[in-house]
Amino acid sequence: MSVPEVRSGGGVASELSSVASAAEPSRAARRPSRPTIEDVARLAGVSRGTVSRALNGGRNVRPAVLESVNDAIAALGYTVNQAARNLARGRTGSVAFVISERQEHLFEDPNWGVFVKVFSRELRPLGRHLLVTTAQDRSEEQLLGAYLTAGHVDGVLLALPYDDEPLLARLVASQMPTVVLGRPLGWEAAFSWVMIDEEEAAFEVVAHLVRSGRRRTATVTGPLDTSSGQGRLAGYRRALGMDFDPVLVAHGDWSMQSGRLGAEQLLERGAEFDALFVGSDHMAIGAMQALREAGLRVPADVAVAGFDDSVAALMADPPLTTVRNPFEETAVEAVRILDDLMAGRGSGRRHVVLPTELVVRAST
Amino acid sequence: MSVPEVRSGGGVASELSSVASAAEPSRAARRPSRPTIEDVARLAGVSRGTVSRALNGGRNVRPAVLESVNDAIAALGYTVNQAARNLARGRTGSVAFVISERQEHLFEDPNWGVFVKVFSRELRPLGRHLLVTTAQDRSEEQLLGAYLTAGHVDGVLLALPYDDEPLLARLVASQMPTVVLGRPLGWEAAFSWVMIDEEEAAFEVVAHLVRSGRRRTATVTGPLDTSSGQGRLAGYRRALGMDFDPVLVAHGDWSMQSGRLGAEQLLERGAEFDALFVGSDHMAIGAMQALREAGLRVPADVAVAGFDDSVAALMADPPLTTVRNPFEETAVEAVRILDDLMAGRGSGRRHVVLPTELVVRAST
DNA sequence: TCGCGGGTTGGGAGCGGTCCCAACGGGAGA
DNA sequence: TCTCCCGTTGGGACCGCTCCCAACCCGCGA
Repeated sequence: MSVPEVRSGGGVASELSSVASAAEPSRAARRPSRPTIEDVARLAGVSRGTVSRALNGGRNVRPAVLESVNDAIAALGYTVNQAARNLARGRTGSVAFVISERQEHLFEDPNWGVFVKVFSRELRPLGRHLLVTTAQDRSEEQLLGAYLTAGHVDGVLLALPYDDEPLLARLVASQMPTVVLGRPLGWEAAFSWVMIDEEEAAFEVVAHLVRSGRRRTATVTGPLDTSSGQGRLAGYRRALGMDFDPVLVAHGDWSMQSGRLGAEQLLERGAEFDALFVGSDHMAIGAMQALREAGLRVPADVAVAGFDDSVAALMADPPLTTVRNPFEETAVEAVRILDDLMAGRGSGRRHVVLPTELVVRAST
Repeated sequence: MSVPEVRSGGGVASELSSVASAAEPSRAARRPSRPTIEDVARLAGVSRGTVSRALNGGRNVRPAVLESVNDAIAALGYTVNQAARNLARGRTGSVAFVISERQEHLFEDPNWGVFVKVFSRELRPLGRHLLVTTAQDRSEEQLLGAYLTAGHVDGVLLALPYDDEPLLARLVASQMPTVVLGRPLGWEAAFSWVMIDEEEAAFEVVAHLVRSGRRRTATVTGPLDTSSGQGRLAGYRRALGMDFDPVLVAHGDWSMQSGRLGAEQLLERGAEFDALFVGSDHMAIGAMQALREAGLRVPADVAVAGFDDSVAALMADPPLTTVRNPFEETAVEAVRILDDLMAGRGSGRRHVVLPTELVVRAST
């Protein structure tokens, strides 16, 4: 039909060749207009007000009337116009999922996709949309803060905050309903949040390594300015007790590359270990690459355990022992809490801790 | 402050313990009301109409007036109320990103996250939101089709369609502005789409394998009811020419697991090969696991190449030779086209083919 | 039988924009 | 100098819904 256009040079726009020049409507072509609440009212033989009441829980509407309204709705295929409803209710109808793009590992990690999926699924029945927002750098975060508090969204879902004080402070000051995924270090009392018991989960993995006969367990931690990084290290430390040895500790930033570097550091400094607990599956994969390059076998020479039970754990060779991080449940819970917050139901902050689960595979 | 509640049993809701029972507002607490266009008009000493014009391109507004309006906007921190604008313009303000969840590999694959990220970034300046929609199964797809065409969205971005005729037919019939990511097999003329030249890209990878001295190159294809699966196989075939041998061809469904199975099949049927082209990085990782378990070394015994250049390619050991799939550019282009479609600019379908790039790493 | 109160119902008044039409004003051409 | 025309401008009429108040109805107790 039309000749496909081939773009030369990545992303550089060239002229569109297949754009015919037929009669071009100067304004957007309106889709055939849908039925309004007025149409429903007329068909059901009642007033707008009654239909509106029927639409919103049906309180104070006689059952017979409610039924005839529902019939009319079905007959017309009526669906409420969210824009009109939002305007009348004085809300925006959308919720922001904020991801700081400085956390690039997040985009590298497929886990955050689960959040998007679940958020959108849970938000839809609430008549709300998900607005995914990212900030590339500090200055964009400024803009983002302004954007969020300027009345563009009704609520905020915040992923894994670093030390994002400016944004956090702004959200608190604006009284924006917000739920944090993970523990907001230093802001625990100011926000609602949903998290796992990082320390306990890490404790269990490391205890598993010890139980399986490993003598010396090293670790590559996540960044220590995050609650996850701290908590997982604390669990590691508690599990080793007196055997804790700083020489067995290296640090990463969640990225695969940093996991590799962490393991290399441990090897270079001559640390001896027969087990390695890595703060995330992603980093664990990098670490395993380093171990293998050093001629060590997993799990024969070194047992390796990760954290999160992301798809990466199965991509590893051998498959990774890890801790299941309940991302889906976290997301569901976060939306539920946020909805309450936005509706003004309940008061005060809400804090939820979800359970984790040890997943043992071939790497240990 | 409040006692964290611990959920026992994955996802099972228990009573919230930290919900205080302070004076509870029966209705949602309205945020302090923001300035309206009327406020701006008053401050600038003009009428609503003029401010509206200034807001929308400033055509037919004297420069001096435009400036004073902008000053007023800045002074008040005014931002337009999208709900009101959408209502007045008769649009919904949102765009759906449709992902068929039958394509589970999509969620396994972090690539689709790039789409979400870029879509939301590109849509924001257009005053539109991204609505991520998924359908778990056939019946949900029915509902989804109804939802999309019931006036809830202004446009649709469709990821990698299978043989989703019902949905495709419905979108066409409803004249919903739609852009397909990838080639909609059998519906090429009915939709606008953005794709890569799968065949040419696959041809180049396989040619690279041949050039590097490999004698017999096998392949694990993607599903052949997708254009990507077909195209990549066609490129493989063209590159081998007379050397093409059906015994060297196995099939997968994009999942890592299916890549593993594909490679196992090839080995079991006694196919001899010293190179393997796999239809996606994900499958390639599975295939490499199978090869390794069979005692084969990569790349010494078998060179392996993937497709997409996803993060998985770097997680592989050794890192995977692959083809860069320009996901980001694809997403940008798709939004641009969709915006034109929704605005009624241009006419007819738009078809864009983006360039790819061979990425050589240690696996070949 | 009358008054009263609570469940129902109708419809007016917005919500905050866009769009369109009429009115205005000033420069160019006659 | 008088039209004519076009770039500006103001403001009315919606867009489709929610909210709220007044009106209505009916059963019940006095």
